[in-house]
Order: sequence, then structure tokens, then C-alpha cells
Amino acid sequence: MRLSEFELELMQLFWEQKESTAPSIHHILEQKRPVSYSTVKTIIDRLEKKGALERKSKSGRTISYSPLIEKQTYNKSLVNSFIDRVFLGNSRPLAAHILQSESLTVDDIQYLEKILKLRKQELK
Amino acid sequence: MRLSEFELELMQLFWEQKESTAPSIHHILEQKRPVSYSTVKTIIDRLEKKGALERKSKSGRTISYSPLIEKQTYNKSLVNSFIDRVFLGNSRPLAAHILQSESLTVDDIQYLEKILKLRKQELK
DNA sequence: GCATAATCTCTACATCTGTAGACTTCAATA
DNA sequence: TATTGAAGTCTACAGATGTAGAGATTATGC
Repeated sequence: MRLSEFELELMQLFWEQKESTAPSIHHILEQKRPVSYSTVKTIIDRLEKKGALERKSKSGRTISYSPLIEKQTYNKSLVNSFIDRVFLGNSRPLAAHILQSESLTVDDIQYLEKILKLRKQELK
Repeated sequence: MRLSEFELELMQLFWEQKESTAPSIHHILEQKRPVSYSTVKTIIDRLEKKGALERKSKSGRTISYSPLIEKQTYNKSLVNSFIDRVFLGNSRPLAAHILQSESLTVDDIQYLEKILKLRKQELK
């Protein structure tokens, strides 16, 4: 399933909230930038049509939606296609890039070192 | 500068070749999937208009293009916006994801461990 | 019961993207 | 030099995307 930038932005909110409504999502987005209710609802409709959201319940006229696709699963496929597109399938440059230039704390680094240690053992 | 998927695909080829022509790029792409010359040339035109490519020389009627934007610079901005969009600006989950699930060799791992070691020293 | 504000539905539209045909031009060669 | 095939230019179009107004509907407070 392919999500547009805006669609992904909304899905992030639904993943966070587990379940939410158009007015509520609109309210959250509005804090960040001006966007009309119609716009948000249109994107939600498209997400529903795509099978990324489903209607869960109603309270008054207001429809509650929840995610049908899992964040983990979706992210994994995104990362893979990103590596394919940008680094031609070779994940090492991306790993190096992130480890080097991103704002990692000492804590993060120790955590990542642990992962590498485990990976190394697995491979041996 | 924002590049579409197809535009990026072409840029990858230009970065690799340093300098190339529409017929040549078309030839390379054709090996992978059916695509007409016109299509490729249209994308090249758009890249030129965007200032991602420039005309370098002519041999006969054939125009030679070369990249105006640097792969490194572009990739860095792509990685950052990817982390923002998908991991909400937090690079640690992406790092963890890649270190865990991608096909890294023992060699890669040792290389990455070295990077982390250096980073740790920097931070101390 | 009625008015009203909130919510939904429907429709529209400009721009971007992938795709390619039609037509023009000119370099090379017979 | 006349021909022709390769390359360039121009135009078009369908689908995706971001954006939002108009109008229909209805829950709810008075």
C-alpha cells in the first residue's frame, strides 16, 4: 500500500491515538499549520478507501476511525524501499550516515553498540 | 529541491556516469523495464528545468548532461526528511531497525562499530 | 419542536508525475 | 547532394495529491 506524504502524516496520528475522529485530527493538525476541516476529512476518506483506516464507531454524527495497517509493518517496507531508491539497496551507507551525522546521545550509542554485538554473535 | 521517484532514479544514473546523454540513459533503463525514449527525455528535461542537470556538450545532435546537485548533499537532506516523516525526527529507531534487520555482513558490522566508537569519544 | 452549529458528503480544481505520440531537425552516409 | 534515421522538441493526457467550498444532515440545547 502506497501512502502519500499527507496520508502518512495522518496515519502517524492515528497510530499514536489508536482511534480518532476527523474533527479531533483536524484540531491537532490545525495547531501546526492552517488546514481546513474538509481537507483533513478528504484525506481520511482516501485512507479509508485504501483500506488503511476503518470506521470503528459513532458518537453522535462523529465517526471514529482506527488503523487497519500496522505502523511497524508499514515502516519496515518504507525503510526498505527507501534504501533501494536512495542507496541502491545497500544499507551500509545509510547506517553509516545515521550513526555519524544524526543527533545521537551517548545512551543511544550504547544501545546501538549492544545491537551490533548481538548481530555479530548471530553471524558467527 | 524536490525530486520525484523517477527523477531520482535518473539522477542516480547521472551521478554514477558523471555525464551522460538521453539515448544512453534510455538504453540503460530499457534493460530493466519497457520505457520509451520520449518518457526518459521528458524527465531529463524536467531535471534540467529544475536545475538538477546542465547541458555540458554536444556530439552531433546529442546533448551531454551532467549533475548540478551533489549526491551527498541531496542524500543527506533526503535522509533527514525521511526520518522526520517516518520516525518523527527520532533517528534511533531507524538506526536500530537497520542494524537489526538489514543484510549486514560481519565486515559492515565491524565498520559500523568503529564509527560508534569514534562517536562515543567525540561525545565524551 | 426548532434553530443552530457541527459533521459529513460531494464536487472541483490546480499541480505534479509518469507516460508517450507526433512532428521537426539535422548529421552522416550512400 | 539527397535521403534517412537518430535525436530533439512540443503537446497531451490520465491518475495522484493537496486543497477546500457548497450543500445536506442531524444531534442537541433551548
